[in-house]
Amino acid sequence: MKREKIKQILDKNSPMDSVLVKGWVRTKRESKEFTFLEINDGSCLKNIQVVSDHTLENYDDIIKITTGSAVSITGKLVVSPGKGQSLEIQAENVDIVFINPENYPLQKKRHTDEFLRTIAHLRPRTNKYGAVFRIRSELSYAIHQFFKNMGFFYIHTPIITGSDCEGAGELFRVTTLKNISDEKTDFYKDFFGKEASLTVSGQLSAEMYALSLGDVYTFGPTFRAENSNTSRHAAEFWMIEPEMAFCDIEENMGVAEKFIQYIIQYTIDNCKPDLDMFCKFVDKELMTTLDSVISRDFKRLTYKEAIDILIKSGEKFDYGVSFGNDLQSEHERYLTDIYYKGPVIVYNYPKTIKPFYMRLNDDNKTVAAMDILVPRIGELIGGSQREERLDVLKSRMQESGLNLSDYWWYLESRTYGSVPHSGFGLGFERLIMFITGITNIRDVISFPRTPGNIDF
RNA sequence: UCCCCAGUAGCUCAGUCGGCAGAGCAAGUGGCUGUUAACCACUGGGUCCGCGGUUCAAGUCCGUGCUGGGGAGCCA
Repeated sequence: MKREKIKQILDKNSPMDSVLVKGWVRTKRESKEFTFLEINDGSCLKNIQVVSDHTLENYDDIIKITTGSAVSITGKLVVSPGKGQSLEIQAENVDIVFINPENYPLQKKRHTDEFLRTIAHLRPRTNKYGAVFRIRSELSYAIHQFFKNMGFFYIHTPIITGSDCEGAGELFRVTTLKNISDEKTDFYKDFFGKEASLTVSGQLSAEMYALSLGDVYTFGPTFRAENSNTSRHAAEFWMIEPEMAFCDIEENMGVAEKFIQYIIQYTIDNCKPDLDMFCKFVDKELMTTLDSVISRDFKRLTYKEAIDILIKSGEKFDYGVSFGNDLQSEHERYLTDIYYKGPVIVYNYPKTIKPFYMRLNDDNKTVAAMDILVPRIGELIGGSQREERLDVLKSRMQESGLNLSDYWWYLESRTYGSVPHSGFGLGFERLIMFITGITNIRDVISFPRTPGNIDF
């Protein structure tokens, strides 16, 4: 007999003469005459109830089944006479695949996220984490679908890179050398013949492909060796980076906005049961927040306008507000959570606080940068129109103290066939946090890597 | 890296003024019931995070380290 996934059985919602289900026991309720098992196979949030009568030949073994044990069940799928479920399986055969010992850490009760983080290898067996990682998978698919529909091409950019300092943070060094001193290492002896590290962004590579295939995107792991200890930062995370030729900052903001709205709509349409769980148990305001994102245009304002709003707000901020300083977390939160109560796009930042590749505006003071800020999370997207003018780019790099010869290939893209182009980076985990209401990035990635934490 | 808070049974936590180590849940045993985080009774279960100090006496006070959480910075 062919095994059925519980999701398929519940989706069909009609009795069957015989079914085969395999999964893990979430809970058991026993009596003298029969025993109820709730089976979960990971295919969906819901369990299926299995009723085993005491007449089954191995009933003595069935009553010894523990939480988390694995079973293979055949029986009739019937309309349930009890309340709480429409269908249940009347077991004809309960094959015990694995009996869990009684010290199984996951109990039939709520555990804290902090405790579950210490057993990251077992936490996907819980309702909440099962739901997170099913949604994470669906979102990945939705992202490819969005770009495919828009005519983008999916580019795989290198994980190991020799481009130092892309302006995005500290790098993890990649080496095969046994002994490395901090300063004067002979990198010419190393595997690549020069210093190498894990990528902090695929952007520079993606730009090269945008300038040939038109519209492209990357979706892959990214590494930052920052000693960040916050609920929003991980040393290894996944980033989505679209890059578009013949595209200015306005169109860039438009794509980013459409992207976020598409993904949220997709989640609502395709992940309802899992999403409902987050609305009910994680964030009661979640649906309201998500609705506010898909039902109206994102508020767009320049950095200057944002500063003016903050100054006029009369709020007492810990950090002063003035043109030329970057927006602090408390400022972003004021704009998204209090002033606009929704996503905000801030653009045209002072050039002094943004990296070299962002296009210099005519005022010579600001660059065509844009950040999308969302409630609770803060910065979800950072992007810009790229500097396509060779001379301006060179002088910006010099101002930043970069060695131009290291970027010879990047500069050649502005020597040959250079056109206006734009792109942005979106933190996948932050997107999942935003959509699920989960407040710690460590809980939306399978095995989180943070400073001092590389277990699992 | 900086600031704040916490660490007591498998889990969540209480522990008063420094004076015998506690509860709920989980687990084990028995009972009961078409049960729904089932229910009822009984039983077992402790390096009070580590190290050092003060004291007749430290889970409790002091110092220090480690781990976790919240916030900040860096950013996505």
